[in-house]
Amino acid sequence: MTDRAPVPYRFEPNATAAGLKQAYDGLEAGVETGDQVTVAGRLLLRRGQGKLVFGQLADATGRIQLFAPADVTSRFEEFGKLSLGDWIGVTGEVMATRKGELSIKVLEWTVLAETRRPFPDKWHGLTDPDTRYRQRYVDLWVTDEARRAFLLRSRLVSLTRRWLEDRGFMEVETPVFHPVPGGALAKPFTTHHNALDLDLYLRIAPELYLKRLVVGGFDKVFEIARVFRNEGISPRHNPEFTMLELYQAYADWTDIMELVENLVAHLATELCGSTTITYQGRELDLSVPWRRATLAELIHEAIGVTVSLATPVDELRALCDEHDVPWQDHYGPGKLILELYEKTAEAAQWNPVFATEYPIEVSPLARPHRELPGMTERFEAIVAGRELCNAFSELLDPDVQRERFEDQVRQGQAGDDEAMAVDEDYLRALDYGLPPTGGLGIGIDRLVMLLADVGTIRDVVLFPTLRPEQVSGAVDEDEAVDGEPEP
RNA sequence: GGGCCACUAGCUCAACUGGCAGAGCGUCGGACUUUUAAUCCGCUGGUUCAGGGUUCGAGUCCCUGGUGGCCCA
Repeated sequence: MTDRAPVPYRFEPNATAAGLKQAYDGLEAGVETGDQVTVAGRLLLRRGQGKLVFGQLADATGRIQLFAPADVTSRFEEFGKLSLGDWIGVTGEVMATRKGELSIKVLEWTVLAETRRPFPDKWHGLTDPDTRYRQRYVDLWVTDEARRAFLLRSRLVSLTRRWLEDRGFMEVETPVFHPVPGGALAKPFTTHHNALDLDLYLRIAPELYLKRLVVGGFDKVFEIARVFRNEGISPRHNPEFTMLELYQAYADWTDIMELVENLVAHLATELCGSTTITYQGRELDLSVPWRRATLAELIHEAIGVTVSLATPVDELRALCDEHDVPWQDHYGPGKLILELYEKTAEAAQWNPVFATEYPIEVSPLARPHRELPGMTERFEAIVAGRELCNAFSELLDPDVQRERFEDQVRQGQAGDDEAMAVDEDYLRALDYGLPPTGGLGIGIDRLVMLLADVGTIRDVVLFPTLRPEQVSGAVDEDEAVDGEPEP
């Protein structure tokens, strides 16, 4: 079909569904206002009634009814033949039907785009998750919760920016291509720059660049950074996701704790109307202040055993075995304690808790605790049983940082494929002096999941990573080369 | 990577222990000037994910593969 009706190059609506519903709230049944408006959107419902047609037009803001009597609507016969899913622009009079439904009495209308594929069932919508994610452009029309979650995400990011800027933070952009992957414990994606003949890594975290900027004198910086981790896909993991990282000079981890709880409480209030929200059917209290508890305390609560860095490794291994926590020979006491905590205590939390006092062994970028040997001033916020953020007083000393990097390299050689490498330029930056600094990384996707009350990251990522679809008509190269010839 | 489950019309789903592949919505045609998933009449719609096997007969049972979901690592 190449003979399609011409559509205009531009169109100028002057009203939206939501705007009209607000402006004409309470309009009495049967009233015709005489006010003319122009709206545009997709026709999602149509009911023929002989010489009268009802429709429902959806735009970015919501839906509004169209009321089209034969003696008023231009090209009435054609109007009744529109397909569900067609984009149209409508000029008409604001009115309320006898049943009181706010409607636009259609005078003039024009097709803005035809759909040549049928829309999903108007009542059931799309339920197959695969189809929903692959054809998000359809999903957004027929799945209200999906549209709602992405609107919330957009507002959340916008509110976060404003909140940070109001506190003197400056938004920056740092490289996505990293010659040395760093800033987190994760497997990177690799790529290659042809002109430089250089292997590069997609960033797993912006951390080391942001701290370079603090060295450079930008003392309060943040980045809303897409990061990439070459890991499995699950309801809580997408290979590319978004982290908010921020660094504040002259601050320590306690300042960052206050910042996190206040930011999240602010977002909950703005987006959900309260710091008490419902997540997956259960009440969640995000009000400030959040509880603080050490890893050891949380482990004790979960399994009734007191552990510390002084606990003999054999005992820690036995505890791991007892609770089905896998461990490897190269794990020291710090790593064993962390694994024990993550597998036994983390999921048991519900209301927010700052889990504090992480061992140096598992925190290669965090500053040693000012009082506790072997520990760092690092914390994670656990909300609804999951890590929401990771933060610490930043490690400043270049010599200590080099030792930590080298220790990471040893862990890598021992088989840990998430271990860090030595970043010489970062060490050089530290040589120039990083002032006392507090830093934070917070998973935006997980925060949106929490406040939008959705259970899978795929419902807050517009186009989640999927295996490529076999598109009909595409040639399967393996078949073409190796397959048997057609008879 | 392992276990379990799913895949049937454009969409949502049926088809008892193996026995003529069906319904609703949508599309298309018709009736209807206040509908709200409108209603009524009629028509249309299929590589049952793919390939192989068992069988007189496979959507159903078996094998291999694909894609997805959930759980685990």
